[in-house]
Amino acid sequence: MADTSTRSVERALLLLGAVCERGTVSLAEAARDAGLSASTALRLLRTLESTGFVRRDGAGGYRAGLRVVQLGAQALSSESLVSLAEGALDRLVGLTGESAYLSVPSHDGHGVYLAVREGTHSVRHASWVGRSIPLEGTAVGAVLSGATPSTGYVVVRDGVEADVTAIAAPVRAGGRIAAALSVVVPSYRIREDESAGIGMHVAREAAAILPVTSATPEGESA
Amino acid sequence: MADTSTRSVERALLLLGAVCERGTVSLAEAARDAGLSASTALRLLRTLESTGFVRRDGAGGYRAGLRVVQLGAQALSSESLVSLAEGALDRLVGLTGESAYLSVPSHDGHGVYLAVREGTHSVRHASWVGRSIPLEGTAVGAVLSGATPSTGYVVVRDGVEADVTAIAAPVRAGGRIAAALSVVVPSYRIREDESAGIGMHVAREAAAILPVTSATPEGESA
DNA sequence: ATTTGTATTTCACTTATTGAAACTCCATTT
DNA sequence: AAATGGAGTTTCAATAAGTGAAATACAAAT
Repeated sequence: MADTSTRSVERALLLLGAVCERGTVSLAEAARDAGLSASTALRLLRTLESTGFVRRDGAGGYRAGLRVVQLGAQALSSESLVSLAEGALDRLVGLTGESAYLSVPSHDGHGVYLAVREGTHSVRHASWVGRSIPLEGTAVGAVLSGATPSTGYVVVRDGVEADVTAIAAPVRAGGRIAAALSVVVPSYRIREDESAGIGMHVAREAAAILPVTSATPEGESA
Repeated sequence: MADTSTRSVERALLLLGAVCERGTVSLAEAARDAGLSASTALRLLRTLESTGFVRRDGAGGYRAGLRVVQLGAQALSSESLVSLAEGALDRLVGLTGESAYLSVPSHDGHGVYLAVREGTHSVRHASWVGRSIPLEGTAVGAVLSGATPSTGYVVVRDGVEADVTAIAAPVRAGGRIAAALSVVVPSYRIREDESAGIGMHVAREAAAILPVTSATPEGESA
């Protein structure tokens, strides 16, 4: 197995990431971000362009192409977890008025929000599908790494983001932890004892997302 | 300039497309789809895997990774056209009860639905964001290639999809055509004279999406 | 036990990728 | 106006990096 990895492809994907994150980049910026020489970056960006993954705007800047939108939408809709979790998200928002999220582990120490329901309070936590979140020091991270205490939920006050408290619980698929369900609250609005109450709701909803099957996990997430 | 394109990258992107379209594929299938030898496909898929663009399920199959979801969501949300068109889509659905779409040209003779509003009739056209549509023989295609007659809209009955009639009009950004706005109706439900009425509405809404500026197009779409 | 199909590894061949340098534009500065 | 600096682009020789056939390993089907 080893490090079988294709350099030019790795680099191209790095560039693609840089372009998507920045929204619009010049060749020089993209090259710097990805640590490549301008000529190499140009060549790779052209390849990305000819395949629709990247496009150029009037001014010559690079931005995400439609292929990215297309594949992303397809991939998201094939995540049945998202549809399974919709009821739970809605109920949590209804119950608490706070924003609720479904997240899964992504790569290198991060997770992603796969589904989002915004809260109803006018001051509320706001994020978006696709948002990348660190696993270290977050409630979602604790849950996804299996560090959920016996209470069934994790509360992290003022973790990565200041002034917000996150309450998360694991969505289990057979043996594995497939995802985390969480509610995020402006810290000023919540007392210790309240977080416990919400925690129990989150834990209950999370537990109910996947049918309790004694069968093999197997097809796991998705 | 010429064909400056990096083969391994092209191939990797082909594989990524194959994986995303099929939902879940074995190595052999993916390799066949992309016309690659198994060993090459394996190497490239591993690279895609290590960067989060592809992941493997329990059975060893390949499926779209979270990076795809993430970048896709980001890209879609940075398309300001989508939010600008929301009102128009809503009004068209309200007026006609039929499904309404915003589409833009993608690559090689195809377009993509960037935004969708489902109609309210129980028998209605249904599609999804990211859906790829041919430009040949479709109302959207005619509009995007600038073939809109002076009436301001295009009607295509039973074009690519049988039994449906599409009515489309161009969204202009300065000089360019940035997108197409369309309504898609089951053909049995619409008479000639009705399509003209809807056409005028579509054309009016499409024209109003972007502020009429005499300034340079420039930043165009997005 | 044999066959068939897929996944994976190895390896010699060489093709395809690479980056420095050169050149062109264009906007700013002197 | 000339000079400067920065971005985008092209060229090209060096070789690092990617390729696919074949070998091996595994598993399921006959």
